[in-house]
Amino acid sequence: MTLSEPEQAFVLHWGEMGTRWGVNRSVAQIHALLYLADKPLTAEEITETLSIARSNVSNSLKELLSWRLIETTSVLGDRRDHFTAITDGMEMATRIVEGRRQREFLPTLSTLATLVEDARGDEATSKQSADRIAETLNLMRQADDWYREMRTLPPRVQSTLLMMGAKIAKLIPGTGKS
Amino acid sequence: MTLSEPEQAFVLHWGEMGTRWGVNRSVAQIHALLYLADKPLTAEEITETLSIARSNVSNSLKELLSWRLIETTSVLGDRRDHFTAITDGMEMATRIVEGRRQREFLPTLSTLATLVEDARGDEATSKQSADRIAETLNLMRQADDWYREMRTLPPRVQSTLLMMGAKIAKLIPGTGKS
DNA sequence: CGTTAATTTCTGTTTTTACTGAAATAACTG
DNA sequence: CAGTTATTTCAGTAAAAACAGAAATTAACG
Repeated sequence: MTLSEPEQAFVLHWGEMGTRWGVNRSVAQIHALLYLADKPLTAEEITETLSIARSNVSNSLKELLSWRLIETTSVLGDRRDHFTAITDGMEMATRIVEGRRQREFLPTLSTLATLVEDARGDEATSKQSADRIAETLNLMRQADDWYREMRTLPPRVQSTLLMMGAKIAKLIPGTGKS
Repeated sequence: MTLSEPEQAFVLHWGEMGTRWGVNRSVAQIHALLYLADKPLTAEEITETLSIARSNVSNSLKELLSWRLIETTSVLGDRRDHFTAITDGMEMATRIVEGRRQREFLPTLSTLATLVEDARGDEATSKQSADRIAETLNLMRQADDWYREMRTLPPRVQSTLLMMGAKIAKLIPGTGKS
């Protein structure tokens, strides 16, 4: 597979984006490529198109699979794995968020939880410090609770909420300006 | 300033968190320290407490100032700068999000915008590719629009929305289950 | 069951990013 | 304005992450 000028620019930019948001450049590039591709690609094709080492492609694909951003599809009469990216943008975003939640957010939540205990039970720690650590935990928990609730809503409702934006606030009693 | 065991653990963990979310470790550590501190600290004190080079502290503080996560306070009879972190968690979160938006998100938005133009006007690029790049842009724009609307709401309303979570969906006509 | 193709693991290299410490500059003080 | 003290810049070093290529493993096929 050969990329046109703009396609190439997109892939490169996506890779750059990745690095700034804590995603490996190769991983992001491969994801972008599969997102644009009009047919399932083999690891070999990816290697050639992006000029990155075969081993690197292999590992990056595994990573993308674990994020559930790509899937393998079998092609009849070909024993090699073929890869496709999920194409629904909303779903993509959801899975990225969910991935980061599992890998970074939840572990931090539990670390902070024990840390709050430690701080409260340690007389060398000021009440203020303990409280601030606790507040951090609370805020993150609140955000997580909110996320978990939103996740239960059907996608249609999610996009409605997104589209309506701040107008929603007007529906809630007691939050008006007056 | 000396840190208790749990305080130290918090600072270290916060630094680790930072690296995973694209924030420099020293920057995050210093932020955590100032967040816990019960009084404004000088650069010198930070250097001693965290054992990181003076120059590093200086640059990190400048970084934190540019994110508006810390402020300088003058102490009478002392010509050195003293630093304090903002303590309201919600406000902290807001400023971090706003910072990343300005630095990463908006630039990407404009890059993608020109990229969509390029792709549409380039006959070597398939319609599908161009559409997918465009969809990516649209989704990111939608998210940004939503964010901008939310930002206009008074903090009280913001937390209400956060607390009510999915219950909000029930208020919106046409998004019910049936 | 041996051969070939495909994939993965592993070790060493390269690249990038973070950090230090010295030197330069700037800001204040008597 | 000479002497200090505080801050910043900068060049070099160290640490971390990403990556390549060879070697090893696994899976398919006749």
